[in-house]
Amino acid sequence: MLRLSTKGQYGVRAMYEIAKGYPETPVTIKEISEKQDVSVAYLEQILNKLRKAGLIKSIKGPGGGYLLEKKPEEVSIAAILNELEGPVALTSCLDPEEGCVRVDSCVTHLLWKALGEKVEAFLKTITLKNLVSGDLDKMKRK
Amino acid sequence: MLRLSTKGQYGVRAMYEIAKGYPETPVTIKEISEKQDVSVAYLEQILNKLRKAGLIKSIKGPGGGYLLEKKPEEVSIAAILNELEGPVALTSCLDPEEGCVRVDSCVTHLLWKALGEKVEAFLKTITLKNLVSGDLDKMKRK
DNA sequence: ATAATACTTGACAAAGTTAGTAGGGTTTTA
DNA sequence: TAAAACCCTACTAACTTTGTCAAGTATTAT
Repeated sequence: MLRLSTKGQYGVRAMYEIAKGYPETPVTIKEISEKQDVSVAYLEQILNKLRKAGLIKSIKGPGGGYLLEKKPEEVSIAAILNELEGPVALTSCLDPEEGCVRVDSCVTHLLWKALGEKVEAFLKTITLKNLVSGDLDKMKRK
Repeated sequence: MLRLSTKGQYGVRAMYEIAKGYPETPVTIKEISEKQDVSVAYLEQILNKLRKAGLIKSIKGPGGGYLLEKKPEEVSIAAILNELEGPVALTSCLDPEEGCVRVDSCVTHLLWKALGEKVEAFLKTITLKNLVSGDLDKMKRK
């Protein structure tokens, strides 16, 4: 249950590669494609979304590529996934765009809401810096 | 992102109805169907799985219905969802049945694993008793 | 200038999953 | 013995995911 889409997974891995080039070395789509084994065409879609969201910027022409728009420690996994998969909404009634019909009659409403918030909170504490520096103790402690 | 299937949602709500009949009042599929607004045929599939998993038992014939097999405080949400949706496996490489090809080369492996474990741990702390008694503080504290 | 590099965009399709319906059982008990 | 209630399998329509493809536009090294 609760499978993450490949778009989200690839997106995080792509951001990891771009973060390795921080602060000044542009990383090309081709490099990301080879290192993370994802097709160039698919990555284009993913990076496009992340660029529009202001997480990365791109430099065109020879020698160009992608760069982080912020510091690695300021880019959380939550931010990346939010752009690629939308907000955590375990049920459709928690989706901001849909809304709940049963609302308070629904005993489980609070449960799913609480779980979603926990997930989001956790993902906010993990940043690209943690990933790049291999600082993974955080995940065990929290 | 991270949408729960309706099977999982309905399953929890059905178990909630059955839990209300604990310890001795059988709850029929029809009652659950009406109270939770889910078709009888769909509920049959769901309850069948839960019965085979030993979470509930059924009594046939007139006056029959479903009963909890254990005490409400011994049935966690995690147990219900595990039967209906399989284990929490945010990525296919964490799925027990598939396995990971990249394993240690995958920087994000640990991340998804940690998140999955957090989700599972949380869902294990919430039981049907919490749901029935409206004891939801737990969700805020933890 | 211009060719090479690299990003940008939108349409589309194959594959898989989900969410349910349908229709036929069997078992139990009043 | 009939009604109530559970049991089981198959199927399918809709949706989502996971990509591919083709045709751009922008930039810069030479």
